[in-house]
This record gives sequence, structure tokens and C-alpha cells, in this order.
Amino acid sequence: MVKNKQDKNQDTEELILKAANRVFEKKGYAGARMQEIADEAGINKALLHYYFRSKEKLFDRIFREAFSQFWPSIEKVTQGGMAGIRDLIKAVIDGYTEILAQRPYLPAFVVGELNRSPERIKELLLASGIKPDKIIKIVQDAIDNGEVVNMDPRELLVNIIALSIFPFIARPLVSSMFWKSKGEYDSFLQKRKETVYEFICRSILVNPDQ
Amino acid sequence: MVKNKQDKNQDTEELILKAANRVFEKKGYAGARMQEIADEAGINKALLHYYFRSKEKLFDRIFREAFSQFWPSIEKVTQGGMAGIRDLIKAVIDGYTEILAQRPYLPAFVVGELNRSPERIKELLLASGIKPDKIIKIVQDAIDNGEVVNMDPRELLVNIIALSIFPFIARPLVSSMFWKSKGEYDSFLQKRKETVYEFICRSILVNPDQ
DNA sequence: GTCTATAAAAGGATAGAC
DNA sequence: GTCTATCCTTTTATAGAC
Repeated sequence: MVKNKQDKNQDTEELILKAANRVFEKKGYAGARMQEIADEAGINKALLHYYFRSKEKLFDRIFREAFSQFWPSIEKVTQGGMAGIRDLIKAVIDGYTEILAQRPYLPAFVVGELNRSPERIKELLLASGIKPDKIIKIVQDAIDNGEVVNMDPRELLVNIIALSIFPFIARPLVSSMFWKSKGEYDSFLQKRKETVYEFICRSILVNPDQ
Repeated sequence: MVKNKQDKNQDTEELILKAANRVFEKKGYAGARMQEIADEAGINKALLHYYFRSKEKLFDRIFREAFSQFWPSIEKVTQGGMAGIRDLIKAVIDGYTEILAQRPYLPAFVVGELNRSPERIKELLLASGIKPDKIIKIVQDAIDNGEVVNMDPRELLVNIIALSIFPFIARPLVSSMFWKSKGEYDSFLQKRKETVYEFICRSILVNPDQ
């Protein structure tokens, strides 16, 4: 069966987006080159502009997707309405572990670009439909009912995210600083899924063994 | 008293380095413009090249300094030879709190650029005179003598650094996600110096109150 | 829709006067 | 040591043929 034009459009656009994603994610907006994106996609520059008009617009498209991917299963948990604090922590860690295994450059990319244009954040957060208040409430409830030690719920959330993401953001640095080889660091990251959960629980749970 | 030529050299070079630091630190190598650095320094592009020949060389100079600044008082502690685990943790947190208050873009800059040229790390680590093994040993000792729960000492170090740095690396994101204003976030970062120490101690110390 | 060729602009680097 | 003017390469973007 031969593809019709509609399919071809879809394919090429998809191809470009995939390529642009790889290049932007690794090199950032300023470091990326339209030529390199075209090469990766197996087409030429002119076609890039035909589909997305400008580097800026192409980047915008890529970045929005990246930003939304940046929040893994936090939503999945809050969706249900009432989730336990342990579920929340596990969901965040597991979610990041999963997405970061596939897209290790994602957090450095998102965070790096946001540093350069912080004015976009408000809008991006709105568009992504993320509800920080809901998540904060889950933590606050756990504190109120004595499950978790008294602390600023936002701080706990920051800590969870920090511990999940940082080893990926600073991967080359941390890896060559403390580990013998890339492979060993990878296996550390695997085990870490459990150890970081325990690290957090030891710190915050009033009754760890309950 | 009139300045002689020697002074003038020094001043201009200093001026350029200051300007280059601001621009590179904020925009990264790819995003920085020689023109902007010249403007910030109050001179013209030609003079930049007169002093540093190329963008690459100027950047290299800036980055080396930034990298060395990235490791605050860890050294200060290990210098003494035998430091307690509590001292180590406090030293790292305090050190970062101090340097990051002055140079909030530093960690994102260092980590970001290292992601793009990881091959440089080995050499930079050597040149900086940092001794990861010494630091690991301090933690290992604390584990061996039963002060700290059993865990990979490297993981604890990663966690300490992560918790210290992440709120700065991801400042705009975290700030507008969980806080009402920039000012409130700043005051959170201040208080955090203590709370993060407690967070860590609760998790790792066998006898927290000792 | 896709290509080649080329325009147009930006940015790094140098020549040469003072 | 510092400046103006200019070169040259890179990179984004468009025109026009197929």
C-alpha cells in the first residue's frame, strides 16, 4: 500500500520533530543548528522552514512538549484525589526514573532553558495543567494527621524532586567524580530508585515501619 | 597619583574577565556574544581579541575559575585531616549557601557546560586538586563507627550536594511553581540552610540527639 | 512537498591608524 | 593599549524550479 500525501506530511513533520528534539535537548536553543536538525531528519534546511517557519517556532514546539514531559506521574497520583504520602513519593521517584532512563538530557534541557527565559514559566505551567496546590495538599494532610514530621510541605517536594533529578542533571560531573566507570554509575542510578525512597522515608516518617 | 601602564593592563583585563564572567555564566558558551561582553566591559570587540585572542580561550579562562569555585568548603574541612560527619555536612551546605548567594547562576553554568563537553572533566578535576577519596573516607569512617546508617557513602554525598544545589539550579521553575513571589523564595532559601541539615541528619544519623 | 541556489544577517576575528 | 573599519565564516531564512 502506497502512502498518500496526508501520510507523507505526517511522516515528515514527525521526522523533523524527532530530530529537532534530539538536537535541541542536547545542545540547547543557542547551541543548536538548523543544519544539524535537517541532517538528522534526512532532509534539507529549506524544508524545515517550510514546516515551521523559523528556528524560534520550531524550538517553541519542542520545548512545550519537553516541559510537559518533565512532570511525570505526579499527575497520575493526584488524579485519583486521595493518595497517601508514600504513594506520592514513590510515584515521583518512579516516574522520574522511567522518563530519565529514556531521556537523560530532559531535565538539564528544561531547567537550562528556563533559566534563560524565566518569563515563560507562568504560561507554561498554566498550559500544562499542573496543579501544585493539589500536590502540596497531599503532603500537608500527611503532616496534619501525624504521619509525617512537621515541615514546610513545599520543602519536602523540592527535596524529592532534587534527589530524583540531580544525579541526571549533573551526570558527567558526579559520575567521573565518584565512580570508576559509566557502567557503574548507571547501575548506581538503578539501585538508587529504592535507596532514595528509603533515604526520604527515614527522614520524614514518624512511624517508618508502620 | 596617575596609573601607569601596568595598572591599566591589569584593570582592563580585570574588567573584561568580570564582564565575560557575567555573560558566559548567564548565557553559556553558545549563547554568549563577544559584542555583549565588550559592551558590558565598556570596550570594543577588537580589544577583547587583543587580550584573549578568541572566544574559546576567553571562555576557557572563565570556565576554569567557575569550576574551581564550584567546590566550596569541602576542601576546607578535609584539609584538617579528621573532621566529623556533621562538620562535613554543615561545611558543604554552608559553603554552597554562601557562594550561591553571590553567584546563583554558577551551578547551572558549570553543570550545563560540562554536559556539552564531558571529556574535559577528568582534567579539570585533576587541575582543581579535589580529592574525592578523602571526602568519601570521612563518610565511610562515620558509617564504620556506627554514627551513620549503613549506605553507600557516595550516595550520601550526592544527596547532600543535590539538596544544596538543586533549588538554585532550578530556581525559576521551583520558585514560580510553589512560591508566591521571588522574595518569599529567597527567604525560603535562607531558612533552608538549617532545614536541609536537619532533613539529612534525620535520615542518616543513628543517634540524632547525641 | 521537496529540492538547489542564494540572499541577508549575525558574529568572530584581523588590519591598521593613533 | 585602544579604537574604527572591514573581512570572512557561519547561520538563519527565502526564492524559485521541479
